[in-house]
Amino acid sequence: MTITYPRLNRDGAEPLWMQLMRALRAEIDSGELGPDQPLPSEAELSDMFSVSRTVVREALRELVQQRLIYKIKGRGAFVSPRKTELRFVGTTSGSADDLRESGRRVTTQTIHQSLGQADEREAALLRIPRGEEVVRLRRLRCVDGQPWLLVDTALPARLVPGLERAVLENQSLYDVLRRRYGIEPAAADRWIEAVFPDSEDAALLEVSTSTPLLGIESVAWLDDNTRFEAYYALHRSDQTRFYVGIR
Amino acid sequence: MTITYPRLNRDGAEPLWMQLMRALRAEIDSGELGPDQPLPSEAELSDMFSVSRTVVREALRELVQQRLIYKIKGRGAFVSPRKTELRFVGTTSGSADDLRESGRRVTTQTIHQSLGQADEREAALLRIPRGEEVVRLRRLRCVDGQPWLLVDTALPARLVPGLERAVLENQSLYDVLRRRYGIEPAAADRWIEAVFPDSEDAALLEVSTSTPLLGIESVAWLDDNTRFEAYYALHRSDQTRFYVGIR
DNA sequence: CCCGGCAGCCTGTCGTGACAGGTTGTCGAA
DNA sequence: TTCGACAACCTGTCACGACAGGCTGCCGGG
Repeated sequence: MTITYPRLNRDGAEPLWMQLMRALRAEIDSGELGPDQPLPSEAELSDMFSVSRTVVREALRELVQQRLIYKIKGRGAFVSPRKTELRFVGTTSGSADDLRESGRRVTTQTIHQSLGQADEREAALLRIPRGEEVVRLRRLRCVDGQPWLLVDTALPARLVPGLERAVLENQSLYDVLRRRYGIEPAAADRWIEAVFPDSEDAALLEVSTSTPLLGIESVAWLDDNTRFEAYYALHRSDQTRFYVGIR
Repeated sequence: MTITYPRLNRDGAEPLWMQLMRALRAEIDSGELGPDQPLPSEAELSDMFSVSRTVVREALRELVQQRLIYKIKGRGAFVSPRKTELRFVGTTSGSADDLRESGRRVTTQTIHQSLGQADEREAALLRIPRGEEVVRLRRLRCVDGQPWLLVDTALPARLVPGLERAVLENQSLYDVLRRRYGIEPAAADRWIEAVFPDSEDAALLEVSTSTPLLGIESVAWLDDNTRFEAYYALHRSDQTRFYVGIR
């Protein structure tokens, strides 16, 4: 391997293992390291970057977790043959945090934010009368600049007064709900299907209308069974796979 | 905390961190440690079990991964509240039962059944050496005569001797595993993506190759972390939507 | 040419020590 | 009683060292 690696920044601003992880991931993402190609051994990486093996192992562990590489018992680490994938736990609260923790830059822009009256579908999902006021949000979430998730959310206005004017840019909606309205999600139902986007959604997600996407419908409720949120999300599964853990 | 912990076995048969992880998990499972209760600090655990902090951190890391505990920045580890557990009604045994209960006729035919050697992907998923023997199954599940799910499963032959000759027609694989091999699934990871089928799969599912399908990759394991099953399923989401309940 | 043994490489595991920075609880001053 | 400062605690991060056991590749013998 004759790749010139970036020098690591030692000012303590960012852990060494994360910088190393990012450097290796960049090689993989860019295709410098192809599927099933071996990575240097831990000792070699340790030398190349002048860090301890602790740091190297930390970085490799993270990459394995992200399924970008796999390890063979006693033999070394290899680039995963599968396409690049992000890890995605649940869908809402946790997922963006997890991505951030794994060293990705997650941004969220609000495309639309308004007060309206619940249509049939929203009313049924939220278990409120049709016509009751709802706050509608349309938000686009990007990971490392790549469009990733397009979410249309509806919340009963009664539960979240003023949300239609709140600044949600780059904030977790669940954080806002928790801090501002004391809303603690208790449970949720979700349904997943494979669909094509319409032209507007396709444009926002920067895919063609013949790209298969994951469509995720969700309803979340409080301890007392009050439905507080319904959304439909379109998810680029070429970028990320939807992760579900069963325990 | 006045719990008496088991002494760790130092004969090298099992890593110390795994024993420690198991000991802590037993406390949680048994209810000795309730939801949101704090665990002893790393230093305390290190003293209590006479192991280095390396070992303690390894064990805690695994428990976090299993979502049995969560950590608070700079404050310690806590037992996860039960209610955030992910429950999941999806593609395996449970879902077929649900469908049957709702009056549908669920049939399963085995298309392929053989003994082979683990390829790279199977080896990585099942955490076995490449080339180790695996039983491969290809099964098509229909609901009311409509193709619904196409599953390619791989299981380590070591764990399920003779499965390559077993008659699986219209049986739940999990039932067979339980009754015949005493296999009790403890947990699983699943990843979902939207994909197009190849022509062979499309023919079996009776769809065109341009129909978006759900692709579901799954790994399931036992209590002791042994991976016993990996599968990739193709799911017609025009027929049924994939359901995920979060409790 | 084939095969078996052995050296060397590599990971997994474990221990020790160290320091920065954040959090908490306490205690005394106001 | 309230508030602010300080000490104690705790995790995250990093370095270095050590050893067992598995795997590979090479080399020499048959």
